[in-house]
Amino acid sequence: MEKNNYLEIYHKLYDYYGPQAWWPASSNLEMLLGSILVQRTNWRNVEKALARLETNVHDANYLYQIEERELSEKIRPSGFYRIKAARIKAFITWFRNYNYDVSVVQDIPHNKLRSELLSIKGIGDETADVMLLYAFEKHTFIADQYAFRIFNRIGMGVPSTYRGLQKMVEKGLPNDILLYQEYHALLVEHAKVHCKVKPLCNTCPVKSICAFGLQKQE
DNA sequence: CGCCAGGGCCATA
DNA sequence: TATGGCCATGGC
Repeated sequence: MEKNNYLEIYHKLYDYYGPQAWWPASSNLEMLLGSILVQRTNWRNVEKALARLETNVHDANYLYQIEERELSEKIRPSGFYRIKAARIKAFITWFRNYNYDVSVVQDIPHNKLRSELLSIKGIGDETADVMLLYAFEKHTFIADQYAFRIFNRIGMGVPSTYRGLQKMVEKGLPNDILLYQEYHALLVEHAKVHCKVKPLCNTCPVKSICAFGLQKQE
């Protein structure tokens, strides 16, 4: 297993699943909204919530003006809807400082921007990194629960904390933002298709690098 | 019916 | 640092 490294795993996943072309959204604002709505929630429910907002998913001023209570009703299908409405409000209030202009936010240095995002109530490590990676074009590895699950099953020495795993993986990757974007998307896809809580190792396409999968082969 | 889904906050030890 | 309760809808 020493031969395993995070770049090699990336290529294994890419070779099988192909380019994912994430994030699924038709505007930066829709992407940013989605990153909050998807917290601990199936993407299918997020789509329902986004659909109920109609074209207003692209309208930051609408989100700033709407009553939080009304917003919560619109995003109800995504679950945790009262909390998420508050989080969207908090984010929009912050975004307003930059005139809702993604290109302006992109000019903020990575570390400073990450700190600003984390200071918003309801935006933690993962949501901040998703925003950084898919809207603000910063190189960052998203060490979500899927990454922990997949790497653990592969049999790698996985750090116990989010930041620990993030730094570990980033050490092995080239400075290529498209690769970072694809990697997260590929891990999600792999988790959904084969590396679920109840694993489907008998049909797993990357079982050649997965110790858990090999063990489960009868 | 129970399990699961692309977290984060808060209180607690 | 790390664990537990809480937030909630919807598909299977």
